[in-house]
Amino acid sequence: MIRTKIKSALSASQSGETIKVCGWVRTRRDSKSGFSFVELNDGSCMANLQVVIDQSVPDYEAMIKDVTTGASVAINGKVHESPGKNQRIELHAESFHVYGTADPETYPLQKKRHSFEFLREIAHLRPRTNTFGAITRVRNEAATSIHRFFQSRGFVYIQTPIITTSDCEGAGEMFQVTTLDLKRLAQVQTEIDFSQDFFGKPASLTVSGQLEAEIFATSIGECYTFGPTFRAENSNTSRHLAEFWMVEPEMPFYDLEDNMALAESFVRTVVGDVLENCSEDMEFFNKRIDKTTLETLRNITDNEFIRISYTEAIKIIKASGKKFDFPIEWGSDMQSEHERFLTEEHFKQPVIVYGYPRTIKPFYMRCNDDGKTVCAMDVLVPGVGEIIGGSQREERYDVLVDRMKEGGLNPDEYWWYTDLRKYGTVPHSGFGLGFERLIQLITSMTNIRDCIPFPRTPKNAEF
RNA sequence: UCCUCGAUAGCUCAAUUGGUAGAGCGAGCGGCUGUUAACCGCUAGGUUGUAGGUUCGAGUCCUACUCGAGGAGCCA
Repeated sequence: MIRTKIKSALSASQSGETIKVCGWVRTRRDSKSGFSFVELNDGSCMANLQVVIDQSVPDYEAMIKDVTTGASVAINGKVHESPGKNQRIELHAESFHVYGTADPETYPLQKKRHSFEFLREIAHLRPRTNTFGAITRVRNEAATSIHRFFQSRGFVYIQTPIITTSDCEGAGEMFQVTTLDLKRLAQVQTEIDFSQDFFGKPASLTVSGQLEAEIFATSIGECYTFGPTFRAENSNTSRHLAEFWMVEPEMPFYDLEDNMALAESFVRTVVGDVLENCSEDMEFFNKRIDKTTLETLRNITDNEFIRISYTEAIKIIKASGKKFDFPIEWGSDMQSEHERFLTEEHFKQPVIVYGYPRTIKPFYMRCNDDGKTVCAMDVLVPGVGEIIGGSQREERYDVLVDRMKEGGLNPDEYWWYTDLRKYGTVPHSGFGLGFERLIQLITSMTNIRDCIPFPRTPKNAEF
């Protein structure tokens, strides 16, 4: 018999139907009058299927003791309307089979609440919990929604390299990639000769696919990357990972205005898709994780984002009269506390800040005519802070090269990047979105380590 | 990397001024029950993160280290 997923059983199966379901036992409640209730989950949805196994079912006495929390089972039975209050239907078993037992003495997941810190230590089992099942399904929906968003607008999905030899954009410390025998080199203590290394020169894991995406934006048109990126920063916060997934669209003939419009539409569309297609999981987050989750997200889908210039933002912060740990002046970068003030207290909704001072932004951002600011923009959201950083790119060859030198970079090492300005340059723009931060925003999970299946952070790469 | 806090039973936490460890949940067993965070009773389960030090005596005080959490910086 073909297996019916619990999601479709709960939504579509009718009384009298005979079906087969498979999954993992969440709990079992015995009745000494001769039957057991089993809550079965197969990951297809949040809800469990209640299965009733009567003592008349073959091998009941011998096998029911193995049907414990965590055990995997297959059950054939008939669908009945449930007399109980918490479910529409239930399954009355006619036969059942235990694939694998789960010793209750040692199985780490108990039918009680666990701390997220503890669950991180058992990342191989945490997807079997309600919370992480929901996060996984939401993450999947967000990922497919991102592809839909761009594909429906004619964007081309580009796969940029993960290993790179360009020390690009100084976006952070990079992880070195090498096949050299470090153990032996450490013993002989000689100067390292990278010409002997796999690529003939130092190589690293990418910190961004942006520069490569620009190549395709200036040839094939609107495009985007969606892949893993790596930062070897010793960051120990609830918003940083050493390995995270980034979405980076890049568009020719877009100015900063077009860029901001796309970014806003992008966030609102993906959030809207998750609300619509993961309603059961989202109800869970709203009930169990943060009671303002749905309100915050609907605020995002239903209202236009606030757009203010950096200069205006500084004025608002200074005029607020609020005490901050760090004073702010025009020209200094905004601290977390300032960004949070804007999006969480002052406007209470997403804010796009644009036109930052050139001195605090990287070389590839287009200089404005005032000579002081660049065409940069950040999207700030309540709870998470900066979720998107983007800019109109500097398309003028001379200005770009000057900016590189200003930042202490050698233009020769970026010859292919500057070539894009030398041959058929066009105005273009793009932005980067941290995928896990988007998941943080959507699920209200406070720690980003719970928004990716296997988090990599300083001193932790288990699993 | 910096600041603050923490590490005690499988999990979540207690333990006065230093006097050799308790509860709830979970688990096992028994009872009860169309149950659903089930309920009632009994039982088992601990070199108190690691390594030193002070003391007659350390979960408790001191030092170092490891790991974790919150915040900051860096950023996405």
